[in-house]
Amino acid sequence: MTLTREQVEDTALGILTRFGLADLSMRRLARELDVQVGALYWHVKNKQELLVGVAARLLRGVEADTPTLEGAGAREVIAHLARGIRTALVSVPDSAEVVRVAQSLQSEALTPLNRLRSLLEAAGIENAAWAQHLVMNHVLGSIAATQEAARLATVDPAAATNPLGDDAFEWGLRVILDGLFGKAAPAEGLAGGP
Amino acid sequence: MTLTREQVEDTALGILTRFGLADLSMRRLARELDVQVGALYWHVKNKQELLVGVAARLLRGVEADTPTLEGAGAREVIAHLARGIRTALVSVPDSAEVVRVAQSLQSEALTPLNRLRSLLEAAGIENAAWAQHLVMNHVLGSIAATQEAARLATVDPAAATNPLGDDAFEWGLRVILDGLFGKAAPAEGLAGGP
DNA sequence: ACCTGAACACCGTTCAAGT
DNA sequence: ACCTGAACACCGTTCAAGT
Repeated sequence: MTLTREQVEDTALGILTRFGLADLSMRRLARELDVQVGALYWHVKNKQELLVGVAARLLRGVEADTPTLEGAGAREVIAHLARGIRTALVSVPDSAEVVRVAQSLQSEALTPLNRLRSLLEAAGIENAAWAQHLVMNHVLGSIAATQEAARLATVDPAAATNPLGDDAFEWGLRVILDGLFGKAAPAEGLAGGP
Repeated sequence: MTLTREQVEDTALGILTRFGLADLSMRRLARELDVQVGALYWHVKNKQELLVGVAARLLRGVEADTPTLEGAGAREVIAHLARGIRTALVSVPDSAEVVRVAQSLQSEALTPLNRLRSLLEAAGIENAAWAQHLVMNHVLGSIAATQEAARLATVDPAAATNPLGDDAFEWGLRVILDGLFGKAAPAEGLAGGP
């Protein structure tokens, strides 16, 4: 029963999920797999390539959850996809950073991000690549902020700052989509009225 | 002539500017200052605290460039500040990441970011803290993308992807401000008409 | 083909001991 | 008060040699 790349990536994702990116070292990974460090480099070119694989795994299944959404407008489909990406990432520590690394390393490897761009293109946005980055900067940035707040709460539960969680994400998404598609009324309430 | 914290931070900023964050290690810093590594820990608690200082230095002088802007609307002043922050960072490699670390470590330490929030508040934005993050995620995200593109161009000049530089930043800023303040017409052109 | 053993060139942080 | 010397517990990557 020899080591496979799938095992390596799965175990890496496991360490990330349980302990965060600081603990996801090649040596720790080797220990968890009961092999020597060098063995990993037969299955993976280097750590960065491994992280691209982990990012792809994190986002696996996001597309499946985003069918045609019959009857919904382009704006709704895009918002749905953005929420799907956030949901896939928010429970895994440092996942936003991992996706950012993967995105900058090979921008075409993450399928949900490509789908986001095509949706924006299909919606008539003149510069879909820029819009894709605009949306992703918000998604990843707000995930990182949420997780950072959670981390601080673990260290010092007394310092309960304003949440900066789900509501902040929805609000920002609304602002961006308003800017892209135009809006009926200025955003006053938090997220959606009664 | 003993070592000072200012010297330490200045030299750290120098290494960052010339070689990037990967080369900004405590040991490298000590070598450049002709001291032992341990000496640094007399002037600085740890590397994270040092990075907060470096981030503050990076953003020093941004406020000075943002006076009252008499006669301009709130939207213009906010856009001007966002551009000022970008200009201060875009020429220093990995500066966006350094600012992100500092921001998450002690969110009140970077004065231009506080000023951004007050401006948004004064402009009548109901949730200025969320808006501050929304704008900063765009500013820092687009800086990182610009620098990443530049880095790839250095490695492989043939792979000249679409710029993703100044124009993308201005376009995204416009979309966000449109979403926040409302807009006259949908964003069609790239950035500003004839 | 796949893995071990061992090395190379690094990290951040601490701390007794010196001046 | 400020710094050295030296250690502790790590890193990512490479590569001859084994099976």
